[in-house]
Amino acid sequence: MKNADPDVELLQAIADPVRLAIVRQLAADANAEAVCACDFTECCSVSQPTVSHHLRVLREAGVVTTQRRGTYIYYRLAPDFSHRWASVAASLAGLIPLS
Amino acid sequence: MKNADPDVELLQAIADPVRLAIVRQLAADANAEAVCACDFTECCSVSQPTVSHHLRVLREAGVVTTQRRGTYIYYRLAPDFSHRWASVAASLAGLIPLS
DNA sequence: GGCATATATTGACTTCCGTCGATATACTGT
DNA sequence: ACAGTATATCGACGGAAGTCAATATATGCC
Repeated sequence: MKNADPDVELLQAIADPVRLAIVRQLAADANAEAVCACDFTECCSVSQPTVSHHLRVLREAGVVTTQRRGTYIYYRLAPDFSHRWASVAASLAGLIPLS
Repeated sequence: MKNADPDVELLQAIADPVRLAIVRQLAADANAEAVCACDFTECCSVSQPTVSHHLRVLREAGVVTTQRRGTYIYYRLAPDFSHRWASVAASLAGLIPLS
């Protein structure tokens, strides 16, 4: 069975301990400023290349977007992530978006 | 990073094309009768042992429950799956349960 | 230009995961 | 007891994915 389902790709992007921790941190600070990539290294106990790898997976899955500010690169949840996630989530249980 | 997070286990259980198709079929027929295991073999184009393997993963993750009726074994979504799923889903986006 | 820092990429290694064929187990009916 | 059907388990294989060390790229500052 091939993997052309975009919902599966979205789920696979989040179904990882490190990546879920990253997305959670971004969801928690959603209204605050974007999060610097260097902050994820300490949150999860993995090396810097590994964090970069997971951020790349999330970026290519359309979960996060990047913004460069000088040497630092800031990450935030993609604008349409909430909609996509709510759509997938609601299809498996009775859920409606909040506000 | 180890994998003790129950949310990650739940996401990993669903983040597969075959297993998501199974859960979707169960979610669609949630109010109807439970689904026989033999029906999943044709839904996804995989062999019978593969279907059995994925059903085992879903069962051990607490996503589905089984009920034997003679030779056939019927599957349905676990009673607390909706709650667990809604909890995980809402933690990443503003979602509230429907009804 | 040259140095320092932040992030990305490469390459290699290991482990995990999905898949199938073959076989085992469970249940029904005759 | 035996045959037939449904489901599960076993063993093996191939490919995908996570991790790190080393290195490369990019930006800012002196």
